[in-house]
This record gives sequence, C-alpha cells and structure tokens, in this order.
Amino acid sequence: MSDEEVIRKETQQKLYHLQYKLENADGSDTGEHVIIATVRPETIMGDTAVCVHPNDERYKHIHGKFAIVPLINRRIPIITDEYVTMDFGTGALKVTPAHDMNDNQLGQKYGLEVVDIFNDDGTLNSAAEIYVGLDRFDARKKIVAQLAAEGYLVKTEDYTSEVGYSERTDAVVEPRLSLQWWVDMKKLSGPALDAVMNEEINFHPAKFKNLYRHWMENIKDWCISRQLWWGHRIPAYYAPDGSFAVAASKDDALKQLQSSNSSLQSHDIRQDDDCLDTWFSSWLWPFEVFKGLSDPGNAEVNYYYPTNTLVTAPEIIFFWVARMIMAGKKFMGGKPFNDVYFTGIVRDKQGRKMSKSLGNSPDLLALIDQYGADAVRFGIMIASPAGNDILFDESSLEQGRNFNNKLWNALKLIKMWEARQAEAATNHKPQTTNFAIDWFENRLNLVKTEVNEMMVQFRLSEALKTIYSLIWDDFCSWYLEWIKPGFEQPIDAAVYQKTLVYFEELMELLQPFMPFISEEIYHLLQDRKDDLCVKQVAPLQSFDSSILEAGELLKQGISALRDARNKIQVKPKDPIKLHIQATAEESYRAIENILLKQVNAESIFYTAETVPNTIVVAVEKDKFFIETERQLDTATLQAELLKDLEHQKKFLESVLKKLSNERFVQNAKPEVIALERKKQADAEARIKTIEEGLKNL
RNA sequence: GGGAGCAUAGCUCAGCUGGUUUAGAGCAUCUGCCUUACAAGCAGAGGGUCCGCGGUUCGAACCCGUGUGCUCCCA
Repeated sequence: MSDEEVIRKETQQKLYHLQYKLENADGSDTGEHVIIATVRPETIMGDTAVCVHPNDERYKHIHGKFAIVPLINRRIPIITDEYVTMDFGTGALKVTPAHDMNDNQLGQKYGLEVVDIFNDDGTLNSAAEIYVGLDRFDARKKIVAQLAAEGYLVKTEDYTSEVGYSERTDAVVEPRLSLQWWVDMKKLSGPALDAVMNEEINFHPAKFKNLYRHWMENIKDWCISRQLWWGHRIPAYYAPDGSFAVAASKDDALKQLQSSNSSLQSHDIRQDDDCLDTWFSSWLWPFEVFKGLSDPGNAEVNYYYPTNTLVTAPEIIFFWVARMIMAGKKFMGGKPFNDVYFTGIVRDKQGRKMSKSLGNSPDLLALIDQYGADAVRFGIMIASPAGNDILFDESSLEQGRNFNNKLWNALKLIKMWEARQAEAATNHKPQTTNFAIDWFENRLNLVKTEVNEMMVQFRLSEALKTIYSLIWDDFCSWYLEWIKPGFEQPIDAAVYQKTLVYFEELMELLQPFMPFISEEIYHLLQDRKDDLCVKQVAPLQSFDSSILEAGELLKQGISALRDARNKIQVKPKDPIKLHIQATAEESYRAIENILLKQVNAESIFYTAETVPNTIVVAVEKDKFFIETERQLDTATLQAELLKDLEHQKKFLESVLKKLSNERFVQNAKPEVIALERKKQADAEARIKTIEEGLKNL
C-alpha cells in the first residue's frame, strides 16, 4: 500500500525491556547480557543483529561479540552505527530488516540476513519457528508471557508513539518486504527534462518549470507494482525455480522459459498477481488513444500527434505530465504536446481543499439553477489565473449573473430601436453620431488584438476581464449612451446596423467564456443560419489611435464635468452652460455634440479667456468653465480645490526631482524622459487652472 | 527532513520585459439618483508604508540577499 494511505496516530503502547545473552566470537558464553527495548516483541524472531552507537561507552566492550535471540536461540552479531539514539530505551537496538524500514536500511548497509516472519494475513509463518500460524497480536501476548516466565523480560513501561494505521481499514500497518517491479527512470528523464527547459514544451505558468526540473534531476526509480484487484495485471510469469519472463501472453512467456528448461508446461508457470500502477497506463495516453504504440504510424496518430495543449492540475506534474513526456520521447521519438496549462485547485472560503469528508463542495447543479450556467462559468474563470488556486466565493457568481442581466438589457434596448428605426424612414431626420461609431470600431479592434494576445499566452482570466470591461464600460456605459436617441426619437439606420454588428462581434469574443447567452443573443440580434460556436474568427484589424485618443478626451471630459456637477450639487436635470478654453479647439469638433448631451449642457462656447463667475475644471491641458444659475457653496469648493492643488504640487515636485537628476537625464530612454516632460507640462497647466479657479470663487 | 510557491485596498485577487500622470479590478463602504435598457442598475467618491530589513540601479511592487508568516508537493 501507498505511504499516503498510512495514517500515523499517537498510540498507547508497552515498551518491553528484553535481555539477550552474549557470546564471544568463538561461541563461548561471556556471562553477560545486553538489554534491548521494543514495543513489538513478536518480531524478535526476525532479528538478525543488535546495533549500538559506536561512541556509547556502556557498550564498547561488546563490539564484535554476538547476542542470542531468546526463545529461538539464533546467534546474531553486535554491530555499531551512528543511526542509534543513545538516550532512547537502553541504547541498544534490535535490528529486524524484514519488518522495519530503518532496520532494512541498516541491514542493507551491513549485509544482514533478512528473516520475514509474517504471512500476508498477519499470522506468523514457519520462519518465526514458534507460534507459527498465530495472529501477530495473539503472538505478542504469548511471547511476552513466555519471555517473562523464562526470565528474559526485565522491565515493562508505558510508552506513547506514532503507529501507522490503514486509512481504509484502520488496521495497524506492518512493514514487510515484497517483490515489486520497477522502471529505471534515469534513462528516460534526460530528454524529458530538456524538452521543458528548452521550451520545446511550454508550461503555463512557467514557474512550474523549477518544480519540474528539481524532480527530473533527482529522479528515483518508479515502482509500478500495485497490490490491487483492479487494473492491468503485470505481464510477468514465473517458473517454479524463480526464473521469469515478461511477455504479452502466457504462451509467449512459456516459450521464453522453455528455452532454458524444456520440460516446463503451461500449468507450471504463474503470472504475477499484482497490477500496474494506474499511471503506467496513463503515461501512454497521448499516443495510445490513437493506437500509436500498438499500431505504429497509423493515419490518426500521424495526424494528431503531438497534440496541442494538455490542461491539468499542478499536483500531478510528476505523476502524469513528466511521465507522458518521457513516454512520448521514448516510444514516439517526440513530445506529446506543445503546451501544458495548469489550472488551480478550487478551495472553499477558508482555503481548504474541497472534499467529500469535509462536505465543503458546492452543489454545482444547484448553483447553475440559482445563477445560470454561464454565470457559474464566468464566476470561476474570472477568478482563476493559471496555476493559482481559487477561493470559491459565490460573489463572483453573482457578478456573472449581473453580467448576464446587463447583456439582456442591452439587447432589449437595441431591440427597441429596431421598431423606431422602421418608423424613422418616413418622417424624421435622424441625428448623426459618426464619432461614436468610429470610436467603438477602433476600440473593438484594439481590444480584440489585446484579447488575442492574452489567449495565445493562456492568460484566460485576464482576457475575460478585458472582454467584460469592453462590454460593460465601453459598449454599454459609453457607446450605447452616446448613440442613444432622445425620448421617442428614431435612430439612424446606419448607426443601428453598425450597432448590431458590434454586438455580434462582442458575442463572438465572449463565446468561449459564456457560450449559452452569447449564442442566444447572436441569433436574436438577426435571423441567422450559422452558429456562433462553430464560427470562424475573423482576422484581426488595425486601429487608429488618434480616434481612440479623442475618445479618451471625451470620456475624461464627461467624467470631470459629472464629478464637478456632483461636487457643486447641480442636479443631473439642471442644465448648465459650458465654456471651453482649449489648446486645440478642433479636437472638440467631432465630440462636442456627445459631450453636450452627456453632461446636460444646453450650449457650448469656445473661449480664449477665463470666464468669470464659473466653476473651472481641468481636463488634460484644457479648461472647462461651468456656468450655472444655482447658488454655490464656495467654502466646500475651495477646500476641494486646495486639496487638488496640494496633490498636483507634490506630483510636480516629484517629476522635477527626476528631471533635475543629471544621471536620470543621461541614462533613461528618450521616450521615458519625454514622458516626464509631458507630466511636468500637464501638472503646471493644471496648477495654473486650479489657481485661476480659486481666484474665480 | 527535501523541494516549490505565495505575501499588493476591509475581502478575493490582477499588475506580462524595472520607467505609462506618485498602484488596478470585482465585492464591500460612502454620496447623489426609482434619469423611458438595466436599482442584479446609473453617476461619482473614499480607501494602499505593495510583509519587515538590507542591497543593485538614474529609477524597484517588479531584480538580488536576508528575516518573518502562510500554502502546496514528496514517486
């Protein structure tokens, strides 16, 4: 059984002090004894040495002598090793190589005999010589009684130590030696290590390369025998004399064995009872699913191998990923896949792994009922960068649900326009909003490029965040508001058609993350015969950054004016008059209509001078003057402006400090310096604006 | 015991090659809005000694060293 399945528990035991008679090398009695302490007196029949620490003064005189195991009178050597703890028990250790891991290592080091005294069922076998057939615990009682009766038991004390129990049956685990099959890994690991270190195979995230390297450089041989009923039985066959053959069938094995012993018959040979480790079949998976090993070079394996991307958990890098790479290199002569994407483990809010015994796994179907399948996908994906565990929290599912709702409402809005657009053709003259269309088209192309880059790099949660923000912020909060016609006004047919196309393209981006709602909206927007889930993605298109910059100016202007309105408590319904002192008036031509509508201004004037009795707002290098009928609370305003002024001055100071540093100017890249100069100019302009604003109050 | 990783806002986390207006998102908080798509919403705001210390650099959340705390893996 696996070490993993051994549960160590503090257990109350008895420590028995037993005395072993000592003999000289020539077999004569020394008249002395050595006392050992043990919790498992029934294993003394497996003892093949007594070990003491070489520096232990108490035992120096017995080095090289022999001890006699009580009851069975086996003569065993006294050996010395620093492994022995002098102050535990009596400082003399009985060595039982067949039934203790550490003793086994000592046995190998000193070439000790191995005497296995147990049967598979925990009863004593004939090697024990006494109490043969008795259960180990019954034997313990009887042996203690006999040792006491015959004067070998010197002392008994209470003792607590860790004992291994079976995870499944809670039985005390008895270490035993058994015959197992192993794979020599050193021959396989080299090419597999190189493949990952040379980035022939790419790990995502790459941090797992370190872990992989350490494992591969310190690789140990692989025990592939498993004492289980279910699995592939080990294809090894044994002859009565202990010789063996590994073969695909019993007949083949017999033929092999007959070459050295022609009298062997089929009924003489016996197949190994053990099964192969489950990973021993799993490591064949990338090619044997296409019969790449059993039917080499067939059309399927030629087409599919190497595969693209393995998606798996970091905890099985060693068990599975490394071994698949080794098997691929060994049996196929090449890597099994190009990329490996490691997902995180979903944990509960307290960071615990989800498990049946803790009962902390969420009911996925119930969550899907509650939030929707797309919302559950969204909630998990938005929170899981590659290779990092995620703490499961329903609030991200809620975010997904709200996003679904947002998408439906955007669809509802656009569908409303469908009808009004039809009416529009006759009487009304539609308003033009070309800037909004141009801007969103470029914005869409830019974000598509970014998302594509992220997908190539397996930054999936970042890609989803980017798409989410494109849809919610850019499309819904900005674009739809910009093109939205006035109350019961028609929409320009061209704008409407463009909007349908944009919405479709957004659904195309979203499809891998939220397949259901994106497909549904795709079909509801326009009657279509094709399906989004199998649609070929259109090639990326370039974008015009000057239009994007104009869009940024527009957004900033709107936000700054809304913020100012908020602060001076002018209600959204109260109109204002807007005066703009612009460094470049033409940069406002395309966007002024949208700006006017979005900040509820009744008119826009361009001015070269400061406008008295207004509130000043700085946007980039320009100044916006808000003229309003409302009575203003100048005290709060002044405080706000002073706070902002302070901030800007500190900022300017830090920029100037950098620029006055000669070494910075000498060493930094020109574009970095240019940026710092722009920061300086902007900050100075803003400070001037704020100071004028203060004067204006 | 061996190894790997993590530490950034109240919470959960992004921040790719050191320089992008003295750090970003979601949730939570605060202010104002039941505005004809959406109150599961809209418009704004506040909130950070980027774990401590030392170093490299013109420049550090990011690179190096060290300490502390936590997590995972060990055939």
